[in-house]
Amino acid sequence: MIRTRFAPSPTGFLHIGGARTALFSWAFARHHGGKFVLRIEDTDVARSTPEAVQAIIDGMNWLGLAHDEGPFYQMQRMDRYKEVLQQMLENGSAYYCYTTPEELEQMREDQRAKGLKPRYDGTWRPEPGKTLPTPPAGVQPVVRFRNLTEGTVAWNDLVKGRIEIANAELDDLVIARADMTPTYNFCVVVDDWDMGITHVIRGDDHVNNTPRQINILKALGADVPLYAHLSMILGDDGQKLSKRHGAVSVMQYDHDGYLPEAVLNYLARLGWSHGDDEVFSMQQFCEWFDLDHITPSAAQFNTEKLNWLNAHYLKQAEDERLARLVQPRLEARGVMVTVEPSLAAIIALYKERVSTLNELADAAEVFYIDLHPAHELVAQHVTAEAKPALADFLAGARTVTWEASAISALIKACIGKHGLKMPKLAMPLRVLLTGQTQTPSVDAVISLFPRDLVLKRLAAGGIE
RNA sequence: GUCCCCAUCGUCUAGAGGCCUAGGACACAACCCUUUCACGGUUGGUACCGGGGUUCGAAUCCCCGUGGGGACGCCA
Repeated sequence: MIRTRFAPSPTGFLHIGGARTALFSWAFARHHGGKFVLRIEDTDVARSTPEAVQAIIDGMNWLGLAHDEGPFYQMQRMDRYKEVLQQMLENGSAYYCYTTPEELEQMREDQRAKGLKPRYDGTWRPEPGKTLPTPPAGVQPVVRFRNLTEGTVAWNDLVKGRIEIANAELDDLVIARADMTPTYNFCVVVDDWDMGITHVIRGDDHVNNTPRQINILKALGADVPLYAHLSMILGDDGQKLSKRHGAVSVMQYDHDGYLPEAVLNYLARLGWSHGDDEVFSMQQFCEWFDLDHITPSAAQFNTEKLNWLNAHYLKQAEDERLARLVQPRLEARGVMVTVEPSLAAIIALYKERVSTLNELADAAEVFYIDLHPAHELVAQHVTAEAKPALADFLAGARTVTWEASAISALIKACIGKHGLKMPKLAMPLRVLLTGQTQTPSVDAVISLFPRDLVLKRLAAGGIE
């Protein structure tokens, strides 16, 4: 049974990189009929918040990435960590270290100055025949893992291929702080072990933790899972995404008018491919997804392509569903949506030409507000030449059958009578009725309005 | 500084020695459609980081450069 996990630390929102990691872990479990576990890594008490936990869950819900087990909270597993810690202390794979943070800081500084890799010097590490220093009074020790000093740790990374690191590169990492709370690398190991995780799919930034985790796993006699390290997602400008640079919550995409299926499809294609396929459902994705076709190199986020995908999914979406998504956006702007004109009907006409829900809201808004077309536009299009034709149109509009084809016939009759070209009448109608010069075909737009509103807006424009 | 990773059009990518005078998608340009603007359709331009090998043959394998990124915490 394949078991994957998504293990965010609740120190902020779920951003696009985390979302992709979650998506791939989820899809991999789905593909193999396995389980997808959600684990909250909240051992950094100072930075973890319940709000962040909720934000992450909200993000995953919006995307529809449902977990099969969890959420498990590491803070609730302290007893288990302490139990394992005790075993390691007893069997000699871990030891107490009395070096203070200040001494460590000094040590690192000296090593850096000499051009060496900063690392713990092993003062308190027990060795056969070695006499350990006397523990200083008043110093609470930390617990360190007694790492291997010779040989290499290697694993066959499912994305990057074989990675091999000399044990000499690894120092004895702290696995429990002075207050005996366990640290990240230790909790992860115990959790992955206890939770039976078979495939660890995570960000590239964890590659360096992997050899340490493998060594601890081995010291524990646990099975080592398979690892797949996903490369990072860069911002639109090629820069690294961070809180202060471009990284935004996936919920921001909701706010900006993107459909979750568009974001999901976009993310799926970022770093993974299936031949020339670009547009596919999550069901299709889960059928196709495997770890074979993941790119090892970093990918730059491209909003243009996301926009294109979103436009595509907008066209596919049901009008009623889109209306339900657009209505609150209009209401948030203080626009009251009424039964007439029908929001779903407006959306049906406009969804072909926009790329976000917010643009759909922009288009729909003019149907509901108290419209005041810009004076320049009115002056430009409602010309002396057009006015007689507009007056005829207004007269005809009182009785014409209220449907696009009849309205179209009326418009044609008006321009025919006055010897005008289509735009000469269509443009002022657009301006007077929507305040815009770019709309779908004018007859279709007019048929969306209740007749009274058209008469009213034309009259307000001085047409009589 | 040390260790690790990465490198095909502007961007996402196909490509696992001959099918590649390098394919698709976004973006871009032109044309068509449309008596508005979009949508849609057609066409087009643009890429294998550099240098050495290996091989009959390399975008694909190896080495060295170069460039980019990551990690070196009692953070996760």
